[in-house]
Amino acid sequence: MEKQHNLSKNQKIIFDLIDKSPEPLKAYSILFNVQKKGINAPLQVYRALDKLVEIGKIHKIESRNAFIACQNSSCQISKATAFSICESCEKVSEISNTKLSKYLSNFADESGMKYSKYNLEFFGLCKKCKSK
Amino acid sequence: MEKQHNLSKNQKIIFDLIDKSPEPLKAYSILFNVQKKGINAPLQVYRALDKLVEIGKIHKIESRNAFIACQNSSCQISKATAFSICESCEKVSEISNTKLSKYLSNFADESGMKYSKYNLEFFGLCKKCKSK
DNA sequence: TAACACTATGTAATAATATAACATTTACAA
DNA sequence: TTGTAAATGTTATATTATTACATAGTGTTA
Repeated sequence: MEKQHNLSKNQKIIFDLIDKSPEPLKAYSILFNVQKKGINAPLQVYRALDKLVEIGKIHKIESRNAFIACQNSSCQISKATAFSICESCEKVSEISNTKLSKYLSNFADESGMKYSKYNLEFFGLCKKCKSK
Repeated sequence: MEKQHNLSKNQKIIFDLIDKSPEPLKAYSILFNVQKKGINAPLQVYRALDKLVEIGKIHKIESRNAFIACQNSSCQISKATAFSICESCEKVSEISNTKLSKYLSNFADESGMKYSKYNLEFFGLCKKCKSK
């Protein structure tokens, strides 16, 4: 059984917004969207985002500085993430492919480093954009 | 034979700085370092960085907003990059592992997307930091 | 329940990262 | 030599993220 994280008020407001969004959201776009709910300052947003990332409810798309809800119930708490990103329409999806995650989680090279975490971003054209 | 890219003056100044650095450099730290050479504005730095990334002479470490010189002569012009990052000392190395790059370059999932590019960042503790 | 530690919140200011808009110059191929 | 693409220079501004400080809520345990 996974640890239950009871989200606080701000965390819940921000998670719900991200979770409903069909696309990754940026911090300041989140801020504008939640100002009517009493969240007024960037720091309030960033603090909630940090926490949500930490507990694995959302992920940061590093190449886009944007956040999406975790789509992967078996996600190892943000320790192993992979995304596909369409460079034309900017659609982002989380990839959950057991082979891929096994391969990467077990990856080791000659450096002697033991990797505890990874983030992978694939880029290309999605089906729709390819056929245009 | 690979295409020869003759770097312009600013590109060369900035590439040389990054290439000599043992660690990834951030754009504004680059700016401060090259001001004595007549590069005065952020945009001049970002333009050179963009070009250098485009032609594969440097890579951006997305999770750190920093840039390192390409260590991998066989690197497919920035289309396929992998890095190891120590979360303690922040040492970053480019991983050049044929198996890994083949595996990822050929990766395909059910989405129907054909990936033309990827970026992978591994995190952990390097040998030194592990033994502390 | 009082004391404590921990997490979360609120607010203002500012730091760090990146781009827009516009004018000019250089490199080089047709 | 003229046309075009690439590069440069400069100012201003947009976007992303953190520091510093004060306060309030939550849950544990003595």
